[in-house]
Amino acid sequence: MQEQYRPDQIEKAVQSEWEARAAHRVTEDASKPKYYCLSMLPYPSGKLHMGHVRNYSIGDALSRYLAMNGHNVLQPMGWDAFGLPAENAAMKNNLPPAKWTYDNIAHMKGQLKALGFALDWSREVTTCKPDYYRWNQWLFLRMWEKGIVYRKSAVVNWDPVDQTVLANEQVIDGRGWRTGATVEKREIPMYYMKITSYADELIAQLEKLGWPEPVKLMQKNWIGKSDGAEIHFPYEDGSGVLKVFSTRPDTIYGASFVAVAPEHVLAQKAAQNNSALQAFIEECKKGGVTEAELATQEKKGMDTGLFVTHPLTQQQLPVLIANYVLIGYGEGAVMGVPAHDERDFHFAKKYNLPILPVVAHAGKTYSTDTWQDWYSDEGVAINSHDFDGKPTAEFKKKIGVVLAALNLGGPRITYRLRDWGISRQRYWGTPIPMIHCESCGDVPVPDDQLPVVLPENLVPDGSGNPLAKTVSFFQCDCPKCGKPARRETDTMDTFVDSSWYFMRYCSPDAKTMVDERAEYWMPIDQYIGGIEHAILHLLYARFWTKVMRDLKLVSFDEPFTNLLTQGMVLNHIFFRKSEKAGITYFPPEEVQIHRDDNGRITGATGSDGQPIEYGGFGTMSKSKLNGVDPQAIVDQYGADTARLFVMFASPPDQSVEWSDAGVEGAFRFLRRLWKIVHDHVSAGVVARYTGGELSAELKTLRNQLHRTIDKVGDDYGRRKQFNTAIAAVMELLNNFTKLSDTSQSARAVAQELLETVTVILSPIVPHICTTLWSELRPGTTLADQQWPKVDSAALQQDEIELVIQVNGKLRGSLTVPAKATREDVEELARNNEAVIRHVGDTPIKKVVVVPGRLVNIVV
RNA sequence: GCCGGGAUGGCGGAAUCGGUAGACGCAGCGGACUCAAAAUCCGCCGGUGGAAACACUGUGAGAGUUCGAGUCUCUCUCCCGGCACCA
Repeated sequence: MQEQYRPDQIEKAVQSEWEARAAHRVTEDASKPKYYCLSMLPYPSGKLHMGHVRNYSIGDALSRYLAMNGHNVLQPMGWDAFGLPAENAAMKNNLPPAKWTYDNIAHMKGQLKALGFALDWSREVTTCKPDYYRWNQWLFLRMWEKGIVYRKSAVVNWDPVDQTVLANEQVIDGRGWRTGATVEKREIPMYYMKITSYADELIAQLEKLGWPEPVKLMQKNWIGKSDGAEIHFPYEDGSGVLKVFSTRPDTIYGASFVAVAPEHVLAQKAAQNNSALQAFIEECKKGGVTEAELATQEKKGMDTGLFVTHPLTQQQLPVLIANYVLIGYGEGAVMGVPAHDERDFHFAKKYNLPILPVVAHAGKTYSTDTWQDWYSDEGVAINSHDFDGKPTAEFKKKIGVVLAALNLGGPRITYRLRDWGISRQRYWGTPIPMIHCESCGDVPVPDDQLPVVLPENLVPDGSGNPLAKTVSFFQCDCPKCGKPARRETDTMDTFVDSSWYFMRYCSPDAKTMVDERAEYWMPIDQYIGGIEHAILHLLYARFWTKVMRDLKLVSFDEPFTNLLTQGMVLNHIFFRKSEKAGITYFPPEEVQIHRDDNGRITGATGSDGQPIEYGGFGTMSKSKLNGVDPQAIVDQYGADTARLFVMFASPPDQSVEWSDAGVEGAFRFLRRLWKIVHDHVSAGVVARYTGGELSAELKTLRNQLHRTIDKVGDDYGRRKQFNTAIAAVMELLNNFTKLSDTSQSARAVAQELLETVTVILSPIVPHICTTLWSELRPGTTLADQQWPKVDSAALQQDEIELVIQVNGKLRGSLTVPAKATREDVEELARNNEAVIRHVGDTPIKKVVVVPGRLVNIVV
């Protein structure tokens, strides 16, 4: 056996051996329990980043662990290959996005192979290829037929200079990122998917999922089911009704105004002959469309001069236009109840509208001076005519019925969740398979004309969608009437691609969207990915799965049985700020770091000798220049070190802070492991310990060994916490190397211990473990090994140590026989020297004995 | 603004169901080996007082529940993720 640990040599050798026998290829096998372990597919941005390494190291460790426990494990990989960055790169390089994307895929695939993940590459899916996205189009058409897809207008960010729609990401401080022009809101037609009709099921089935509770809660809140009422306010001229939705219809008698969105028909009507209103509506158009922006902007309004009639009191209420009312939510109008809604309260104060309390709260006095949080709590109705004295909940139920009887509304459930707008005015995406005909309207592309192929040779220029300028793409004949027509040039949201890729892995060559192989592998037993996907991606994929189920394409309800949301990978941020250039970032490896006496970073110096500010830890990103290239780590230390570091640095669901020294430490541990095995093997391999008398020292070591097997298995399988599993193995090896016994039995125990360690560490560092195993057991391979069994005899302990507390403070310890009774323990504790010293003559009130843990004497 | 999460030594983190706070690793300090360095090995390592035994104190801040709180409850501060066209 070679004395030096040479990852560059062993990793290549081990990987070619895997490749030669297609070790990670899997097929459907009814004789074994299946385990579908999926990591979120990467966007091919150019290089892998540490977040990918982390994500796939976790997935690989779980996959390998489950395989050792007798499961038929599928771990596939693919590429989320459509999207905005490819278009940006295309503009920059003046090359089509396709080339950039395929080059990146080739490079990143090489990186994934070098990291040694047990991926079945025969199932690779690339979402920008027609054999994948044709099924996006095919399902879209099925949804159109079922009425799940429909068309309506939507508000988007509009850059008036480039005449183009901007992504939220492209709006910086209310301005277009390339032009600097103030962004406007603009309405355009879009295709929508009716995710809201699945809202109830999407909430209800969260319950059966093995997901982190916070993620389930976030989804539930996102869907945001609210039980309330629709209320109709007839127009003063009797020409129609203004519909509003309220979750607090019990406050109806407190309504002193109604507010409509600037895009609402009433607002438009009022502005017709009113230039001030027109100016206000124009002003409301300024700025972007994100909820964060709308929620933090100043609440502004303007009176329209129009009135509507209160449905119960017949009072005339003024109609205002308000910038905080969203046209896309509910009816685009709200009733203003200043006394019990914080936003309405401040609005009423600002515009001098009446504030009438209609809910009383026991023991509290209402004052219209300042807002108090309890104003919006439930209570008992007052100032509400026949309903006075009714508790909120009862009133809420009753009022819906009353309104329905008057034909002025009724009970209604709404959701915060909005239908999924999938149209994008972009080139690099799945073409939407629709044709617009002057006589026939929106006509679906017939199935036999699928896929609508995206031309791969266009280069976008930043002003609008190149597809809309490509005559050969959009010019077509109407499939219905045969007259000249125009093909839809919008493409689909890339969330469509990631909503079902995991099903395509099951049968990547199928001539249909999915086949019976999906029934074998799905649903996914373990899904792993970034916490940033906790809502949108996961929700869309769940919705898409339910649609496929309703179309009888699959038989399961939910795609992801268990979910692990991994934290981000962070690194130091260094920057300079200047008036002229704004913020300039510096890569951490290029600055001289300053530390205070405690080792804390205080700042840095650049290569020019000028000071640089320290910005703490932040996510690794291209813009902040603080990314660490995994390739550099692999080249210098090997894949096993890179994997060990990311797994050891913190638990999977927390963020990892990058540390060069930590990588060094991971490498040192592997080198040490190599040396320990080398020294053992050099003295000759022996048969592993199977039984017989052992010294107390060896018994203790075996006890620790078997406790470690148990713990590591539990950490991998149940807790999915790898850092503590690695720590436990480190501890075991620390104690092992303290052993100086060279007897026959000690060598047998050493053999058992080292064989076991190579097996239980192999899910995390498979290359070194595969190599070490071959040295420890020549002629056999690690690949054939099962997860080691815990020897229950080794777990038996004759004595245990208890802690003694007096009044909850640690005062000593006690070694007692494992079989000692509660009374024995208490007696021993009472007579303990430290206890006598601390208790003295004070009478003992109580003795708490926690078996196997501690004794607490309370005085 | 709203929803969710987090805060523990110089640093990353451990403490799994309310029961010994700081496992394991990094950095640092001391020593061995070496002509020397690197590597490796051994030891120390929250703070204060103490020669030591030991005592007190300590898990973002403030209160509370409990024999016992890093862990549970309430209030607050700061940081991170998401907010529907980044993926």
